[in-house]
Amino acid sequence: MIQLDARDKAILLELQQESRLSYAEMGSRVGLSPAAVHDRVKKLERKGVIRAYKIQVDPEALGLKLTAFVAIRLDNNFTGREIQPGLEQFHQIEEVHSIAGENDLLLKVRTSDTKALEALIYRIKAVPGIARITSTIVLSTALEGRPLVPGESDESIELR
Amino acid sequence: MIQLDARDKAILLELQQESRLSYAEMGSRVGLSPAAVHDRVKKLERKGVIRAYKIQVDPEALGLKLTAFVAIRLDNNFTGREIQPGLEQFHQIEEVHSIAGENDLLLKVRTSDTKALEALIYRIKAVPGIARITSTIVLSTALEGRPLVPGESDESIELR
DNA sequence: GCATCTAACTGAATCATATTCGGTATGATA
DNA sequence: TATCATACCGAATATGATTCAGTTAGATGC
Repeated sequence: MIQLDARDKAILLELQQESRLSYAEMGSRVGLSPAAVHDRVKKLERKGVIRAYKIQVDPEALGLKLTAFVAIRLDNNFTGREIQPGLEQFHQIEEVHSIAGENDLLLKVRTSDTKALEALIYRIKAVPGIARITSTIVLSTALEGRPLVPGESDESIELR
Repeated sequence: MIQLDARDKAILLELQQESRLSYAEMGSRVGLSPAAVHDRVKKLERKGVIRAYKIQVDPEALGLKLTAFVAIRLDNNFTGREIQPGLEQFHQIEEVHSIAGENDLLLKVRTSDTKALEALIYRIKAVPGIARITSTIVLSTALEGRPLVPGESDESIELR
């Protein structure tokens, strides 16, 4: 288990919202020199706490006007692991979760419209081992991509 | 509607996976000078296609070992819009979607463990207007944070 | 056909920032 | 007390972002 102090947490919180902050700016926010911030960030990268630097794009700008959650029930003799390679091929699938409950997998998918969603579902159905699909269409998204806040102990994240 | 050509799409695809690529490196990947890439990226930012630069962190490293989807059914005389402010206060909620179907809202939440999830659900239940909550625990996540691929017309995104 | 305008590009400055480095302080360890 | 590791700092250096003047190609209007 990696130990993160209050400054690491503050840095991670900032970078989750704006990863292009300069080390100097970050330093003045958390009370460290640019070089010290640099050290910490590199360490966080090395330890895998920081997984990647990404951009968030507006799905609509890419023509992806429809979001949906697709719940999948598998045939009894199949596991999620076995199905996964068959799902990866569809770039419309943004997330794949194995879940507990009535269904076995929950996917988050993005398509241009209902027609494209229909086509996608049809193709997913063709993947061997899939017994039943239930789709839920997203009408609107109020919150998305919020930063993750460290759990437990210190419920109040303040940087000073 | 913003028009994106093949190069814009290629740039967006790259940046969704690694937003720290230098303009020079990006230029050689898409066949442009660094300055030309710079122009394009700035334009994409200005137009809102690029919403933000972020880091992806490992939830486990933050002690967030549990992911769950929480479906909420509202009382008949409430709307998702009205409920939202009551939900924003919980930083454990990563996403809030208004959905069609049996339930009205679908939340993606992260907590440290089942105990913390229980506490969160309990507190969500206290928000006025919420009739019924159904939680689905994520056992494992196979895919997450995949890049969005432009929809429709050109199903094959190749960059030469 | 020709002048004009715009958008997108290029290469070459320039400027900001990341990165590296040597050195210091602190706390743990033997 | 000596030794070591960690985290920090300020200053130098290297890298990359940003700006800019100029070019090209494609539209537009006369």
